[in-house]
Amino acid sequence: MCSAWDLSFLMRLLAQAEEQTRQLEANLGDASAADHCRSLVQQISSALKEAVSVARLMDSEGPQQPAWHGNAAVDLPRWNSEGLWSENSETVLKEQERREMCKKRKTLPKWTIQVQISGSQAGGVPEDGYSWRKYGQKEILGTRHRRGYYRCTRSNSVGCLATKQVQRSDRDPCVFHVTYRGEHTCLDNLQARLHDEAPTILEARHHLQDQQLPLCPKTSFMEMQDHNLVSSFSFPSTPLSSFEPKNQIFSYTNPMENDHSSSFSSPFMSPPTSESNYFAVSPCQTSSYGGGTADAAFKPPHVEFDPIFSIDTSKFF
DNA sequence: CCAATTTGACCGTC
DNA sequence: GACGGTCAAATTGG
Repeated sequence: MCSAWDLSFLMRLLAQAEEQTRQLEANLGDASAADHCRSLVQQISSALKEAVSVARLMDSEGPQQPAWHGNAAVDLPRWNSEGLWSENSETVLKEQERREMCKKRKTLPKWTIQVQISGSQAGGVPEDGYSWRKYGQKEILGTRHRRGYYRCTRSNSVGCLATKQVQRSDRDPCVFHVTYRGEHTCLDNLQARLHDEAPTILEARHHLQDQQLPLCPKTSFMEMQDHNLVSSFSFPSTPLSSFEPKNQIFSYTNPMENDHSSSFSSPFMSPPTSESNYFAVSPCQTSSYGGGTADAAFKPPHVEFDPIFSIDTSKFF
């Protein structure tokens, strides 16, 4: 799928590479900065490889309109037997639209991350830079904490279908399992962010099937934490309200593809702290509709993979 | 007054 | 029927 996210991600990667190149140029004459230069070269190389991967993916998939846009134009209003618009048909249509929307939502890509917030924010909910409106919360079987349901605040005005579910972890109250569904179609929101030189949100994605990055196996989020692995990908950012993610894990599901070899990784924002940021790519089980919990995404039966290239973002911007 | 949140009810899926 | 997800009326807060 060629989405605003792909494009946004690509632009960030290129901007990042550009900035790193600038830094490299600035440090070229300084013999004492040789190590730093070498590091920059590696980072630029990684960013460019990543950009190529995303560009290839976008090229292979071609431009696409979100499915719900196409359908919306085809859906015709219902008229009563006298050829007049009736209150009843309006209700029927509304109900139909609701069902359609439900179906569309189910076909939207879905991915889960784990976000660990700092102790001082333990009572809050992780921020991700987007504006969400809570539309429900529910007790989920087998979990101690209620799951919160959020949708983009622009869902009404722009028809943005992005939703997310936030579930506090039973094991660690500082950890949230955040399941995103659908991408933000409220582009002005994204573009506004792109104009901010210091990005505050850094979700982006690509698919593993096209990824040319080295991979290393991992088994679980907690295990990764225990091993204190090096940050796999991160971006700099300005402080974003109260969000200080220490660890973020991804699993991605695209129900349209039904192909577990495809997944995505995403750079996330990196607040100016000394802590490392983690994220991992993990093929998500797609059978979770109606039965699974967010936790399922983190206990896959198969080995997961981490892209291991790293970018030291503390030197950027 | 408007926007966001809460909460019980409803619906679809398994 | 149980469960997860969503709706929408009521409530709250700025």
